[in-house]
Amino acid sequence: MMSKATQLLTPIKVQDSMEANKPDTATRILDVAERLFVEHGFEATSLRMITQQAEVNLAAVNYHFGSKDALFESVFMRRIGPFVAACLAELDTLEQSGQALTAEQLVVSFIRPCLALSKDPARGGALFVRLMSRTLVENHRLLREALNQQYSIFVQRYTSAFQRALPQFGAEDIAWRMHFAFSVMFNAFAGNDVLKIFVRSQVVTARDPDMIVKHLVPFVVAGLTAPI
Amino acid sequence: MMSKATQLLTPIKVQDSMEANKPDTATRILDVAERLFVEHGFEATSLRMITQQAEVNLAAVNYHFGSKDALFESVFMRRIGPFVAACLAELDTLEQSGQALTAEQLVVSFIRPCLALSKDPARGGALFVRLMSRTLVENHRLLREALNQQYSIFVQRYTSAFQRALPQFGAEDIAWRMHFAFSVMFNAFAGNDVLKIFVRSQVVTARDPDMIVKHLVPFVVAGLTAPI
DNA sequence: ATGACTTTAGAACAAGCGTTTGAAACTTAC
DNA sequence: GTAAGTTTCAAACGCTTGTTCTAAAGTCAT
Repeated sequence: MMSKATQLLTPIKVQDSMEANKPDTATRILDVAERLFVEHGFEATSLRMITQQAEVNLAAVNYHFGSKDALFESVFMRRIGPFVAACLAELDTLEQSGQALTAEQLVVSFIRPCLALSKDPARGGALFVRLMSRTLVENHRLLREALNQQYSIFVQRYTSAFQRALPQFGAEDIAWRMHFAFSVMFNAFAGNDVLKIFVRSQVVTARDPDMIVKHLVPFVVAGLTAPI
Repeated sequence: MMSKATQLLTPIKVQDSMEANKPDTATRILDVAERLFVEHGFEATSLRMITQQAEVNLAAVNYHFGSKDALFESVFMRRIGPFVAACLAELDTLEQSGQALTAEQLVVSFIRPCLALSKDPARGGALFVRLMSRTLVENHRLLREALNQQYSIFVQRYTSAFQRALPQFGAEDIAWRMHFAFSVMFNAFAGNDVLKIFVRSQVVTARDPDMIVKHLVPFVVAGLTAPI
């Protein structure tokens, strides 16, 4: 048994044979778990649902990942790293130009990776954004600590970038506006519309990612740059 | 046994005696369940957790509400009615003045009931907004249908009000902007900050409702009124 | 005080949960 | 081909879940 420890260190395991067109067991579990966790949440998703749909044995989850909690962590970590890296790469490119950045450029640097994610089924499509929004609300303690340690750089980079882009605002105002901005951006891509609780929203059901961006950018930029 | 049906028709049961300062069994269950559903989510909250903390017998939930699902519905319905009514009352007052409404007035008409809720522990405090945001993400099918039937008027009223306040935009643009606006307002009051996944956010942890409003209104109004 | 009704109580139920086990099947290297 | 290592499998484990049952206790008008 080599998996429980090493799997976490090499989470992005490529499909190493073409003899069957199915991905290997661990990947199949990750894919199904990702979808079911998004659909029903962590607690409401049983290992039996996952293993059945993934067509693997029930014990395979504990063999490959150690526990249901560890499986969730693996599901999440498989996506978060590349996503954060993509955002930071956008920031790098912008800052290398040497020119002063606008709020709109910063907004787009976050939205572009979201958009790429939404359009690429191989990277989980829109699932990961929805998984993040569920995770945010479900408040997995263990996951939070891991993310705090690994990815706080994400917020730091954006914070200082926004402080330079909006020098007229103090640090506290910037924090509030980023809070609002990322909140609306994330929920837009996750498809979380409060109004859809009350009526069948035509906005959210027809979810062309490009349409989201088209309407989202002006809204967020205006909110960020509005005089106090 | 009179409760399963009639309880739903008279959900706001006042404490009818002062001989003990405890509310009656059904109310005590509702209060504890509301808090635990918000804290841990529906699936992760067991009836035993609820009944233990409410200091009632385990069977009391099924006796008074029929099932765990029905309990959730009761918890939600106890709050949603008064909240929607408060928003619509604000709209009524505004529209009775006869003058043309601004986007800011409409935003405030929604925020004011949120604020009142947040400040009144007797009405569940900030719990209900957080419950809504969890419900939104957890997607209770039964609840959705009930809300669709009863409270679609809420969205209709706000939609037509915004169309009059922002006549320069088409219906589709209005829908998108309302989607974004209510999304950010709700998540602000629910304390859902994406960034807090990555770092301990000072914005969200210090949650003075008045501070939320002070920063929220300019952001949302600017987003709503921004040229396309 | 009696009888009808409502509410509480403890115990039990079947079903589902995450996890573990130990043996079988498969893969890989020599 | 054999041995070592890896992965799959069916079965079972102990435990918790929502729900139900029946009897006891409490309430209240007559």
